Amino acid sequence: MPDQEPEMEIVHLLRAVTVELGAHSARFAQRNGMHPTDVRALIALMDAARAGEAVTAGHLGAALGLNSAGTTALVDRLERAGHVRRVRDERDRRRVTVEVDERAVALGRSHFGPLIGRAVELLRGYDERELAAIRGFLTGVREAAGDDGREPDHNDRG
Amino acid sequence: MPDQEPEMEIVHLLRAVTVELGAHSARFAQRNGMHPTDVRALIALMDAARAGEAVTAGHLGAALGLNSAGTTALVDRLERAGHVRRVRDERDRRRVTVEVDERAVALGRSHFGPLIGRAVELLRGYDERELAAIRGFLTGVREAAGDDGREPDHNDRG
DNA sequence: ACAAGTATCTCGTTCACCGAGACAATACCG
DNA sequence: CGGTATTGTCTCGGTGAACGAGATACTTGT
Repeated sequence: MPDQEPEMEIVHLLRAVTVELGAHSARFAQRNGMHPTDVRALIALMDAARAGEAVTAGHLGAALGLNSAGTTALVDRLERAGHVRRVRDERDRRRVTVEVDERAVALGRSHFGPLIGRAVELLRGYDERELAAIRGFLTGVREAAGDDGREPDHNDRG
Repeated sequence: MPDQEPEMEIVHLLRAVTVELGAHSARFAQRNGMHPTDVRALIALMDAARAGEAVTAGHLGAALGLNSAGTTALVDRLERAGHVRRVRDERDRRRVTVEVDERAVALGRSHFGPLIGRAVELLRGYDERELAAIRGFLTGVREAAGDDGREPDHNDRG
């Protein structure tokens, strides 16, 4: 067990954080009669809304790795629960854009708000250099997790 | 949109990291014909193995939030794929302990190894104070995500 | 107007997970 | 020791998310 390196403590800690955050989302899902996928969908939709982008059914499905049938079922479910609305795009009437309902946003805020607030509070306790370290580490890990299967296999992509 | 606070950048970054890490695990799962739950199970088993603890079928199911039927199905699947072995506990023969196969560990290492290696490499670039900041932030978030349903919703967990 | 292309939805199937309960082994109690 | 309660796992039947294939609706190019 080559776990001597002190850096491993933080690596395990990061993994523990992702597990806890996953469990936190799962609880939100279960409390509101949703599935993990539905929560992921709402988050993706809110991210897009924040960026000012409209999301079509197809985009949403692609972002979540679902096929068209699964995407339709997902949007049906969310719409039935009143979390999103289907809006036919008037420019291209084949398209259906999916918009989050305000109440779903509020619901999400009421669940994730305290956690986010706590995180912001924690971050306020650090100076610029410390913040840069946190930012740098997270950015590096995100990139490393994204470059995946680039090295391990011989597969040359793109 | 109260997103002015600069701390929010890091909060979104952390969320992006968890998304990427989730996608990374999902890719591992898919490449090896497994489901997300199977990967979570293997990780839980390896964590327990590292801590020197034996894991029974029941423990595993509880850790993953599955009922007994689902747990049996999970262990069946993992055993069929050769990732784990069922071992009857000789002390208490009602119990079935689940042991990870060495090849599953090796498989996991080959997938997650590069990512872990990159994280360790990143961490080596920081001094003690920066490491303490990273550790402190992650620990705080983990705890905040764990204290959940204590304040936020009206719903008192059962 | 017609063919080709694109976006979504419908249909039938598969499989993870659930609830209920069966079965096996142990612990408690006289 | 025998009997009953308890505990841990597995079996059975059912529900629903997601899949593959193909139908349907709209747009674009000629």
